[in-house]
Amino acid sequence: MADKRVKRRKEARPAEILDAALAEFEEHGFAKATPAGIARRAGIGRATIYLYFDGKDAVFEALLRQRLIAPLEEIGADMPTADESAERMLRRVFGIFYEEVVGSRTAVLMRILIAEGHRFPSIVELYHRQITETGYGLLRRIVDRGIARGEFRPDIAELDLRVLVGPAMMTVLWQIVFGALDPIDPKRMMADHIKLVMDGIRMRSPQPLC
Amino acid sequence: MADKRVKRRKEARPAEILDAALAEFEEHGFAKATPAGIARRAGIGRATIYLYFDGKDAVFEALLRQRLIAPLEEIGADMPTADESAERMLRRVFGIFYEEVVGSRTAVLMRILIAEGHRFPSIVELYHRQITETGYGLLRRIVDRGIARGEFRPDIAELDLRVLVGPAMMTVLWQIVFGALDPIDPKRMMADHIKLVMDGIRMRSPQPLC
DNA sequence: CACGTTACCGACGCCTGTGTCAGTAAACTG
DNA sequence: CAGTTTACTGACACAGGCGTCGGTAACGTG
Repeated sequence: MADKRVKRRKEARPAEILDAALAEFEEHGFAKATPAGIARRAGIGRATIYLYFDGKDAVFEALLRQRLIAPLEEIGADMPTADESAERMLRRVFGIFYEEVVGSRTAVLMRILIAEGHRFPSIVELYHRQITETGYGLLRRIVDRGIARGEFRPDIAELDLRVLVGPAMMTVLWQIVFGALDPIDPKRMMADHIKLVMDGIRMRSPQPLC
Repeated sequence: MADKRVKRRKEARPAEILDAALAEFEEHGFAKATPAGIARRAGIGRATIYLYFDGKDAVFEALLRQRLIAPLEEIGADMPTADESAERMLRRVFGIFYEEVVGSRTAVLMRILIAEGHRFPSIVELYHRQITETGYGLLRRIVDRGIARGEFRPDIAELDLRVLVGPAMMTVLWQIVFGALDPIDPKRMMADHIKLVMDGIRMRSPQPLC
């Protein structure tokens, strides 16, 4: 068996605790998750958690920052405004979204954010700013570009762009609630999502598919 | 002041308790809600709840049946397949959805269902069946009808119809998470939602607006 | 190898929510 | 207006999670 002796790893602990916490939240939800459970998964004693975090709430907050806020920053950063078509850019953004959010364990955190968000106003505010500035801003630039290049119809400019990502949120929600019972195929959903949106905003009369 | 004397009302109690529970859940969320709080709101003693329900979980389960499952049954029931255009029917269904779900206190229950659903598999299963049969079935009939009448493009038949209601779910989700910070105008969102979907599935080349 | 520092731990006490139970009084019966 | 039934109640005991604190042993230093 592995050595029972405890290793001291001051630097690695916080990340280990967050990983364990994600697993714990995944299985029990936030309310039923306990520091004891997190500690067990991390292979450390219960009290050790309190050396690095102020308690369950603080662990959760750190987890959200690490897994929801930070990744969004990256996405916003490395989207080069290369001179590809706006449609292509839009497809790429949706692709990233489905890959990073819908298909991953991130959905667990969204579930908890939905459930407990009102207790963490600072996190919600931060996330909101990230979404509106990074996500929504990105969409806005792509759509404007598409209109300017004659790819999209001009009246699209008036749309609340949140409708464009609606089907993706639907998919996340479905997976969270009914995933165990009747899982969605994200690939299929993404294809239909893109088709609907493109047919809805493209300049020319709709084509069968590509 | 109102008389402090306790009235005995065996028939009215369950409904009163459920109303109080909804208010309690609305304010505290599920985890932090307590039978004591529900009893206080209902103006009854703590133990009385246990005369009618087996505990907090049972109250919640009854509440979901009353407010999520039952209304859906009605919607599915009284949708007459009158000979109006498919587009008009679709607009009516979306209108009902935005009115009944997005703008109402039902959103609170969805929040809790998202958060705690996995602990109530029977409820989730029931809700799933209602949604797929009633909701999805209704959409399917409307879309097929629209295609048959030449209103919608035939390739729409292949779509996963859940993408059509995506933006509405996006709105619900946004209200739940960011509602306090940055509320959406459901009317505006609904208009844009309908515009996007219609432009995406209609037969003719898109028109500016109606 | 001896010593000091400190990462780590499990037992302790506190607190909050939960479900029950024996008692109270409102309604009903004659 | 007695007597019976039963809807209703607050006090109780119990359970489990939470954060702390004194002690233990792993690591660094000479």
